[in-house]
Amino acid sequence: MHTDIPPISATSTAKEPITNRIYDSILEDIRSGKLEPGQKLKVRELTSEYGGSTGSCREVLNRLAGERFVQTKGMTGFSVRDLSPEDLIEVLDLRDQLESQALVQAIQHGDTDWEEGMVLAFHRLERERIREGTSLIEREYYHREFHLALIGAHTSEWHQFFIRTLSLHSERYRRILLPKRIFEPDYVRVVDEEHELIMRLALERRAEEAAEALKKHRSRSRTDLLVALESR
Amino acid sequence: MHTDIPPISATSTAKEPITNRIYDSILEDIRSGKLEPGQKLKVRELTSEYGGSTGSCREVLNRLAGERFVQTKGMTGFSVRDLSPEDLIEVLDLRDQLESQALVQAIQHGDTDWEEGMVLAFHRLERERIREGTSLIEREYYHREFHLALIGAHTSEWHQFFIRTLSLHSERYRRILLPKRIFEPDYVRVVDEEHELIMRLALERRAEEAAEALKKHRSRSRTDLLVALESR
DNA sequence: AACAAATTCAAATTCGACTATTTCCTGATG
DNA sequence: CATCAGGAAATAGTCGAATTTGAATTTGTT
Repeated sequence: MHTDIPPISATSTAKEPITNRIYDSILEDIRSGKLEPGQKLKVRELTSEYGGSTGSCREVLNRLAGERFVQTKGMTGFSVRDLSPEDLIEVLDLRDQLESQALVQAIQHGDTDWEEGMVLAFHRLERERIREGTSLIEREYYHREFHLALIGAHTSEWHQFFIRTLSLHSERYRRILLPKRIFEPDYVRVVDEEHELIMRLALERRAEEAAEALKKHRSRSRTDLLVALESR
Repeated sequence: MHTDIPPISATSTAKEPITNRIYDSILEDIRSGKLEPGQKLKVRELTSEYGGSTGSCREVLNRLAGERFVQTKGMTGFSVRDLSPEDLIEVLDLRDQLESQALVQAIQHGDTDWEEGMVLAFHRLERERIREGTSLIEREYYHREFHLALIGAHTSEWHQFFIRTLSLHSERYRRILLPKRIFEPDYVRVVDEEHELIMRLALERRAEEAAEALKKHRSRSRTDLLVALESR
């Protein structure tokens, strides 16, 4: 997980290996479902779709395998990680556990920077929701940033890494199974209210209630996801 | 994390890519400290040490990067992940949290298979400790197997994956910082007693006490590791 | 001497051809 | 008809040379 989508891609002249560009593209397509769960990833096809050579693409696939976005076994190549109800439940449960624990810690130890970061991330999230030209990718980015701001910069690196991994995996379920939901006005409004509630409770240092609100925030979509997954 | 060291390597005719062999070797050398923390990993040197070509080695390094055993940034190559007190504390804390939670769950829901698996893993661990010809690698393997047996096969795949990752990382600290300790008779005896205590409490379904014993089991080495790390 | 620019060299990255393995197809056999 | 063997095509894995980059060193200038 080397870098993330920049808010607005600046005219970056930074020298980066091609593999990073390919990595970003493939990961985005796995998250969005353009590369479907279980789909075989043939190196030759990938090169013509994403550029680079067979070598570069295999490097990327290996990195993604290490992060469990793609599966690989013996000499049979790579494929996009499967979806399953069991996996979904595990991902959501573990994420809940890690994230609410981190939130409580942040509320107990958070400083002014943490508060300001949260407010700022919330503002950006709302702004980009309203704006016209904002892509889904960017919205998902700001959404993730908000949740990261909640748990704060002081959360341990490993903790953040695990939360980030689980977030990306659950994002995949959401984007594949409920692709339209995210644009429904009612849904957006409810989600926004929940975000604001969590933030307010966090600012007021009401740890228990904030953690509870965070759990509730997630449990709503949980059932929808499971239903959508079963009927595939 | 594709495969693990088999107890006694059977005459396997399974066709495996070379990269797997290289992966195992390099990971083992990172865990043991033969490849030192922070050390630069030059692809050319790796090929002559571990075989394969630049391409194969880079694939392995990418997989290891995804699992955070090696670091990489921009076009400056790969290096073994650094050690630091902060990192150590994070690894141990998070592992404690995930593992004791899993243990409690296992005790609440574990079946006969779980009990038997635990007893078996404990027996093997003791047997291999006593045996003459057993290598350190094998001992570490059985040690890890025992701890995995504790939390049982029913622990979610993601949960197990995170625990395994953190175990491997903390193993590295142990093997690098306290290489001799593991062989001292007093130390071995204490550790064995602790293992037996945890297992007995688990079999008797005394969840709280078992979790407590597990935490204590770890907290002992924690201070030693931090001290050893500071004086480097 | 102190700094900046140019040079050089080792190392990282990238590439696509080469080899090995799996998969798919076909047709003979029970 | 089902099954299996053999071979052809497709795909995976492997390799090392060619290219690009980063960093150390030298050279030139103030």
